[in-house]
Amino acid sequence: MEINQVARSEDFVDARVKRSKAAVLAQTYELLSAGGIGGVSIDEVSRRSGVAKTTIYRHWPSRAALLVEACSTVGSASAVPDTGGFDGDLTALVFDLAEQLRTARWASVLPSIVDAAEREPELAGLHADLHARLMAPFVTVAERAEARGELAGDRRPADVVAAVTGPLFYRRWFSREPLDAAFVERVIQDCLDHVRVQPGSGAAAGAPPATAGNAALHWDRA
Amino acid sequence: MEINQVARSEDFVDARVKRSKAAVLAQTYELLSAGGIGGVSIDEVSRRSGVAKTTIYRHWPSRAALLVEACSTVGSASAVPDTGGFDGDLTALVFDLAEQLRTARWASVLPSIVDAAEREPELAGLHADLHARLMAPFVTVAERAEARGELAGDRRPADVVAAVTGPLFYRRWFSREPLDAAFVERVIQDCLDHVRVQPGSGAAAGAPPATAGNAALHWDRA
DNA sequence: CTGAAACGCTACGCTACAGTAGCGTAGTGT
DNA sequence: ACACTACGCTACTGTAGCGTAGCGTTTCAG
Repeated sequence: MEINQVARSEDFVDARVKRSKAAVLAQTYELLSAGGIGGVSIDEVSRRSGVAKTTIYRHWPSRAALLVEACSTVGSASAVPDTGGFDGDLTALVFDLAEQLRTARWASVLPSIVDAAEREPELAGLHADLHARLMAPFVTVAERAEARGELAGDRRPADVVAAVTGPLFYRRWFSREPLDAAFVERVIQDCLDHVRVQPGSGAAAGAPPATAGNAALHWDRA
Repeated sequence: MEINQVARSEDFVDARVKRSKAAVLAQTYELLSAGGIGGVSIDEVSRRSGVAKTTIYRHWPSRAALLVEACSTVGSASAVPDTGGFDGDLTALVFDLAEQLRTARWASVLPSIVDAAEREPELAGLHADLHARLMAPFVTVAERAEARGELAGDRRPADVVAAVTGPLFYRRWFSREPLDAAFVERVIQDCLDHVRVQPGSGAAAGAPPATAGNAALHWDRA
C-alpha cells in the first residue's frame, strides 16, 4: 500500500543523503560557534564540508532554513536533577548553567540569535525554541517545587527562573565579570531565601554544590 | 603663537563640516536602531543623509570608526536620583531602566553590540564603554549607599547591580515576557531585602516609584 | 546489471558593500 | 576679491554572498 511505501521512503534515507546532511550541519554549527549567525555563509560551509553548494541547496531551500536546522540542536537539554528537594535541584542547575556559560558553544552564539530575533521574524521562532530548551530544566524543577508546596504562594516558576538566571546572564554578556563560585552561590542563596516558604530559616543547611571543582573562575578573553 | 592657532582651528569647525557630520551621525544612529550594527552600511547612510559617500570617508577612516562614534552617544547617562536613601534611589533607577528597556532605542541595539563584542575586538571597547555608561547611575547609587553604611558588609556595588538589572535584562531579551510593574517592584524588594543592613524590617515603608504611570506593560512586537 | 537518485563541478547572474580616484562646484574665512 | 576647503558626483576596483543552470560522474536499490 502507499502508506507502507511512504513510511519506508521516510525511514530509510539514502546513505549519501545522510552523509551530506551530517557534514553540512556539522560545519554549519562550527561556523556558527565561531562567528555567530553572520559568520555562516553557504559558500564557506560548502568549502569546509566538501559538500558542493548545489547539493546543499538540494537539501535546504535557503540559508535561513539551514540556520534554523543547525540551531535547533544548539544547547540540547541537560538532565534535570532530582535531589528530592528544591534547594538541591536548584543548586545543581545553577552551577551547571554557570559552567555552561563559561565553556559551552551556545554561550557565544546566543547573542547573535537574540539580535536576529529582535528584527528578523524569520528567525524569531528560533530564539523562542532555544530559550525554552535552555530554561526547561529550571521550569521543571520550579514546577515540581511548587507542586510540593515548597514555593511561597506569590512566586511563579517564571519568576524564579528570572531571578536566578538573570544575574548570571548579566555577568556573562553585559558586565563580563568573572562568573566565580562565590557569586553563583550567593545568587542561589538569595533566590532560595525569597522563594521558599518559611523565610528567615537561617543558614540553609545542606545542599552542597553539584559541580565539585569550580577552579577556573575567569574568562579566557582571547 | 602656534598654540593659539591650534586651539582656534579645533574650536571653530567649518559650518559645512559640522553639518555633514551631524547628518551622517544622525542617519547612522537611525539605521543602527532599525537594523543593529549589521544594518549600517556606508552606502545607505550616504543615500539617506544626502551626504556623499566620499565625504563620509573624508571624516571617518572606516565604517568601524563611524560605528564607534555613533554608538558613543547611545544611551547617554540618565540623571542620578538622590532621594536621600538607598531605597528611593534604587527604586527610581530600576523603574527608569524598565521604562527604557521598553521604549529606548538602545534596547534594540545592544544585542548586536554584545554579539559584536563577542568576536570583533575592534568593537569590544564599544561594549565596555556602553555598559559602563548605562550602569554608572547604579554604581553611583550603590557606592553612596555603601559609604553611608546602608549596605550589608558582604555586598559589593557590582553585586547589587547584577542582582537588580539581571532579571530585567533576562526578561527583555531572553524570555521576552512583559516587563510589568509588579515584576519590577518585586525585583527591587528582593534586592533591598538582601542588600540592606538589618534585614527583615518588613514592608519597607515609603519610597514611591519615580515614574508616575507605568500603564503600558506589554511589548509592541511589530 | 541497470535505471534512478544523489552528487561534484564549473560557470553563471545578481546584489550589496567597502573603499578610492578625479574633477568640477559651492561655500568659507580673510 | 581671493585662496582654501569642503563638498557632490560619477565612476571604478575588488570582494563576498545568495541562489540557479547544465552536465558528467558516482553510488545506491532492485
